[in-house]
Amino acid sequence: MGSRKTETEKDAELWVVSGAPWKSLPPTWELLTLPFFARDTATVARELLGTYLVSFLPEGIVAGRVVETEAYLGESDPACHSARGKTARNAVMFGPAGRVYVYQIYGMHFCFNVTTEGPEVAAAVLLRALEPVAGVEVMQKRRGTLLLSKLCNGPANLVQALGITRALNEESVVTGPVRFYREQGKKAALEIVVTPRVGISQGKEPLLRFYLKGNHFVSKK
DNA sequence: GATTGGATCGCCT
DNA sequence: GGCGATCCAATCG
Repeated sequence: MGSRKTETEKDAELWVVSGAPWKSLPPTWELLTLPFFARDTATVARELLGTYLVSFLPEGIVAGRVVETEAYLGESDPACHSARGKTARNAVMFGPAGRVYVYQIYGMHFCFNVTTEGPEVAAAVLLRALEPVAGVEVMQKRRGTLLLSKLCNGPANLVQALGITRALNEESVVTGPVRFYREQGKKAALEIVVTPRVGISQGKEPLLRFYLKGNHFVSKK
């Protein structure tokens, strides 16, 4: 009777962890540097899966494992913000790889991208979902929910969980307060699902969304 | 100068 | 599954 649990309650029970922000990173984590980002955009999007996105802000180290990304290929890609030329908003994509591109969407949300390739290709990878790893308490406070599955399940949600703001636009992901890391020597092949991008509808959509198969934290199945 | 609609989210039915 | 919130870049005039 009254003991029957909702899906939300079961989810909360499933993912109880202790989540103080970290003071330092595991010694096995190595920073992703410019050569990683200065490559083919779809490759970068795919290879970012399984890495860790880390924010170093006053609240402490907060991190999530990348489980879902999308590639935006540049001026030849109608869905990419750079498709109709350089503007104040998209200017960072026309620069070097490894820079933060943050833009506001629907008047109230922000999305986080990292630029790829070189100045000759105005492309970027959108981060769509993370699996919470470090600083879960901070994420919960920023997001206003305790449910792990709702902390970083969507581009605007992960931005909020990591404390990313518009002020980070154009920052370097190598030297700035938001960076990517990977575990040294970890070469296990990840099972990756490839689909059309979310929220894009121009007809023949290329398969440029990547996520980890079966992962609980992706934004959409 | 005005209008339009978006790489979203969460609440409602 | 539908829809409103809420800003501003992009486009049109």
